[in-house]
Amino acid sequence: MSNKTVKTDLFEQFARIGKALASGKRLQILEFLAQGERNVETLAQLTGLSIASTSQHLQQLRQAGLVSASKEGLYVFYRLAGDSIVRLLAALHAVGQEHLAEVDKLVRLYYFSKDSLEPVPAKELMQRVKKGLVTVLDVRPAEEYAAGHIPGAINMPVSEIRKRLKEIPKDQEIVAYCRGPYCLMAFEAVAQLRKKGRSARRLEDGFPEWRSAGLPVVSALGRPARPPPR
Amino acid sequence: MSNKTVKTDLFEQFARIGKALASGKRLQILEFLAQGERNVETLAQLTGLSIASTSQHLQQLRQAGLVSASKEGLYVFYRLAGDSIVRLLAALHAVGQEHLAEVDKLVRLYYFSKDSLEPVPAKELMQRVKKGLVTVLDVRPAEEYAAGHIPGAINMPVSEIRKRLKEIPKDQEIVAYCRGPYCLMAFEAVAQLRKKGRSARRLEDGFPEWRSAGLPVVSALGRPARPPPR
DNA sequence: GTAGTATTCAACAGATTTATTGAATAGTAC
DNA sequence: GTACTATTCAATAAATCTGTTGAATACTAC
Repeated sequence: MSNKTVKTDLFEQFARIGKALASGKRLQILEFLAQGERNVETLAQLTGLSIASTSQHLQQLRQAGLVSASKEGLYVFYRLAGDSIVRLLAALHAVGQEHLAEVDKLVRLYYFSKDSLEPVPAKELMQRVKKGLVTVLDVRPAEEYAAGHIPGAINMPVSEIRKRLKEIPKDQEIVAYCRGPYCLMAFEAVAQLRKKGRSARRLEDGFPEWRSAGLPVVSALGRPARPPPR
Repeated sequence: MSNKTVKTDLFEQFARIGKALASGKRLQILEFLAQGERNVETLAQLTGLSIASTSQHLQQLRQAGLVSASKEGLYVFYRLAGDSIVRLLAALHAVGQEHLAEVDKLVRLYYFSKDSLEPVPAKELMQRVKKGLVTVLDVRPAEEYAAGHIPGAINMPVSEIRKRLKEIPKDQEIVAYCRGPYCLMAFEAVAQLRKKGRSARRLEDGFPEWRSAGLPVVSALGRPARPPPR
């Protein structure tokens, strides 16, 4: 096999991953899986696809190495295959927001109301947490919260916000954060909370940036049980 | 426009970027553009595509916001649209190498000979540079070298290695580095150098990691002239 | 064993993508 | 102006992708 062939093959392999990212529905699926593992039926409902179609998309994602699956009882649970996938999605979002005018417009249209669309800088959050003026919401999956979070933050993955809304004090502003500046979960949380009449903004960066800035973190060990499929 | 529609549209926009990454030829083009700006004909030769086909790929990439173009005289020069594109490509390579067995196999097959396939750790390089035992090669584009590089490193972008080989001492081992652990340019440089009978390895990480580890760097200002199209 | 459920497989039509060819455009050189 | 060149546009056929339907599989519950 000549060098040229090998090199072409190599890029074809990378293109397999690109192809997996080439459908809006698959990206939606990845986004939901980024929030925690899910079975096929749940993903079908969330995306509005038929179950067969969802299954086929999942298999494309699996062949591209982006998701992994395990059968437990009657259900097959899918999850992202590793942290590098999260970084790939973040890089994709970053490129979109920086280089596609359409994306920026849609993000503003969907996730922002007209006022107070500015994210909260880390320093400002620190000061307001000290004064007890703000409720901090960690909207990442429970495992990531357990591995480390901002002191005083309440863990509430996006999918649980609706039913756990009453746990959040009504009289304070809410600041939500997730995995980074291009992670969409905090955007989504803010959108949901505002819809319910709450005053919410998102932290400018996510937890990784908070930690690497040397700001205080809380971490615990132990892996919590898997949540039920619905 | 309902929220659901907006959200679907948003993911379709991200999928435009995914579609741009869904072809091996386009990824090759991006890889070459990561090494510096190029005109259409040069890219056609490098990829083995017809000129018309190359032009069409470039326009897809441009619509996805991944490359930008500017006309200078008879030529249209294309380049990556920003640093976030470099990060996206690195994330893609990382996923490939971590989650696709095929990729790992091909990288080893093409870029590595059987022996000394281990990359050089930063600390080891430091010590050997001090003793003058090694030639350090910075294979990134000239602009990036100018913005900062490892002390003593010679700048030689991948495309120039062939004709500038005589500038590299014959009796020393060569260590090449580029943008990061998943940047392919250093791999490519090592492969070319070994083909010419030189003893070459790549630095474990790239320059960004070197810098953020607090190791010494040299930086100069001023933007060098654009290299000729061929 | 049977009944019931979650998921996957297979086959199909419609839409999209790819590479090629040849023509059209826009610029340089004279 | 003409001759020449780099790039883009347009039209085409082959290949691939998408979502649907209905059947097949694998597992649980009893």
